[in-house]
Amino acid sequence: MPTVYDVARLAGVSTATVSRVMRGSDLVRPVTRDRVLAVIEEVGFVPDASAQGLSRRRKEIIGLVGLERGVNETDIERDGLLFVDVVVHAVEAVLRGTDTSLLLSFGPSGEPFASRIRALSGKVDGLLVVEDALAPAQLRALARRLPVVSIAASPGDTGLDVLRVDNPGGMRAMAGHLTSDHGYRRLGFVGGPSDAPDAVERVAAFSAAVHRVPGATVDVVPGGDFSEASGRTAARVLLGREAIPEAVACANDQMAIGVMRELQRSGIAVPADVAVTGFDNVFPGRVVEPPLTTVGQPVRELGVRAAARLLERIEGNTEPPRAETLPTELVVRRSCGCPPADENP
Amino acid sequence: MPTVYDVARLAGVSTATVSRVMRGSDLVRPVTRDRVLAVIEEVGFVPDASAQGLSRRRKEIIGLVGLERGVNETDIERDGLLFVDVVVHAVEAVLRGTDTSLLLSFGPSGEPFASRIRALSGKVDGLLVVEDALAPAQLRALARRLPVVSIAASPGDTGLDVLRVDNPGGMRAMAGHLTSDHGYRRLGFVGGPSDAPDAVERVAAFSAAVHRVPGATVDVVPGGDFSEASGRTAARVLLGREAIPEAVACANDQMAIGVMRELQRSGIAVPADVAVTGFDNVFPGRVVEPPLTTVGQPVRELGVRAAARLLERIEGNTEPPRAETLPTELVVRRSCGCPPADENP
DNA sequence: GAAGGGGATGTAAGCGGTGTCAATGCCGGA
DNA sequence: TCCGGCATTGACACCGCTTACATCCCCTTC
Repeated sequence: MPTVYDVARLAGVSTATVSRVMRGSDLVRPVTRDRVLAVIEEVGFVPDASAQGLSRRRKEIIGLVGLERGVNETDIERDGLLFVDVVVHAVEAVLRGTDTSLLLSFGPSGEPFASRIRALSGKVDGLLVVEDALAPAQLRALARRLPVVSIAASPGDTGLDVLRVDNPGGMRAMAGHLTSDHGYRRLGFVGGPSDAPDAVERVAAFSAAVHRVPGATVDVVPGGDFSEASGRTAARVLLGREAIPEAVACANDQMAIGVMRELQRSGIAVPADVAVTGFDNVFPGRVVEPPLTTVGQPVRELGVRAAARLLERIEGNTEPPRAETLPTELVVRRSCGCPPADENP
Repeated sequence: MPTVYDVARLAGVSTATVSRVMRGSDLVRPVTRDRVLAVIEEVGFVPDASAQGLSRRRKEIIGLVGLERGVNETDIERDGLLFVDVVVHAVEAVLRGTDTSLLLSFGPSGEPFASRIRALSGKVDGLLVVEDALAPAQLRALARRLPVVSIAASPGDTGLDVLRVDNPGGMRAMAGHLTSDHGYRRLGFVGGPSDAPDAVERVAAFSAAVHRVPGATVDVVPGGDFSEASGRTAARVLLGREAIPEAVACANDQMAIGVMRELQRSGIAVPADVAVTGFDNVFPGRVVEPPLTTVGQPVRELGVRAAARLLERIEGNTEPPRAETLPTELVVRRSCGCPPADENP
């Protein structure tokens, strides 16, 4: 593995010159530069990032940490694109324009993961924290050591840069659509994991919105884990009630699909007998029958902005931290009882 | 940002002792260890990974590079879980048991990406290359500098460690099912991107298998890009033929779903009029109507084994490189014309 | 009581780059 | 001819951590 010293010796120059050539400095005579470049090419020299990182105090790496949800690891494989994967791709796309790389780590929340993250923090220039991968206190401790931007964290103010989507707004829009446009009064709601900030916000906002409608009630089934299977389970719970809701809103699309399929399996027509809605607007929701009415979130945009913000902070931007909330959007398809749209979205 | 020197000074010991405590060496007196640990805790010391990496010659980071497919970046968001995402999660899960982290980079194949990877190679101890992210020559050049394991690369032998799935076997099984079990003779095939090794293998194997059946023909529609939209396009092409195939196999599930939906939109019943099959066994295929008959691949296992292999190589295992092929499995549901199964998979 | 031994700790030399400052060489102008 | 100034290049300290080796101290052992 060749080093600057090897290159310097072979090119008959000093290491300083090799370094200058590598970094594209303009105070090297063209002929010298070419000679050095030739040697670099010849021996296949690639600078060691550790040495570089030590010397400049910059590693050109940012980290992204998120929760790995679900006991059954094959869920990931089966249940489709995770929120965090979209964020990862978005961040990576932003980084593509720089020479920073993305280091990532997922894990179940808890102390082992927290200490893994602490170790990881020594490898990066800044950190993106997705959802509540870290407790607020740990988050703040981290933020004292390096720039941290959090994505879709719980509402509570941490005094850090945060990017979120407007979950309550989306849920209010959905509740409004179901109660006003369709006139449903007996609503159901299938909740998500209580450690998912998004899930918590969603139940809360939906319930609150429904309760503001005179005569409307909502039957909340908690304990879902965002998987299709847990949607099916919730549907069975609902089927056991004396009165089945007219419409069931779910904390995410996967569960909504599970609910829909379980209802259909029991001979209940969706949306004729019971309407079902989701949240997230993921791909499978478009191809199920009936197509799922849901709430779309700008997940990719979330990742893009978070990455940009983190990069700024690393560059030394010291403005006070900002919380930014991106809008969500009601996506009306047919599972809520609306007529088929003409076009094929 | 505290360093070992700070900790050493505050604890009244030498940096060597601090280092020993950090690395859990047992030749430190318990009382000394505690004193050092207290200081570490107090000042929130986290060792700088660059310095560590430079000193031990190990960065505790491995890289994963893969292709970012599709011009339209929102495809990712819309079309569901990518192959590479599953691999990423699998690799990450393996790494969770170690103190190595995962660095990743996606990009469109080409020189800019190749040089990005070269730079990246200075930041890692080893590299996983997914599909043909790198040309064989570049791959070999990289492999001279550090351990490289390639995942799902094109068949040609590169003399490196490779993990693949048995695409041909899966496709032969599918062709057999369609021609023998169902007796179809006029087949269609919707191909994937020509730069995707998997896609190439799949067409080839399917065509070959069909051609071995007397009287059977296959109408190949090339140029798909693995997206649902391109499946729809392909379906329209097929609808334009004078004779529509009795069964259409597709190079992946997303396209199969597109084909199915476009056929249905034109009033053609699936599978009654035309059978449709996919490849990959992703989540959406289970929830469409009719459920998609497809071929399942052990993608997660692929990632797990590749990661394990790379870690071994980094540890210094110098056995000759091995190519390993994991079996695929025919997943029969209803889109091929088979009767509904009782249980709910 | 001196020598020997072993555990605990300190010293200091790298690891491979970067960047500062000094040195060198060459130029034109006085 | 001599000198200042600019363009290049070199020498070397330093970044923070690890580790081989040296040192020191306290016991045992004969």
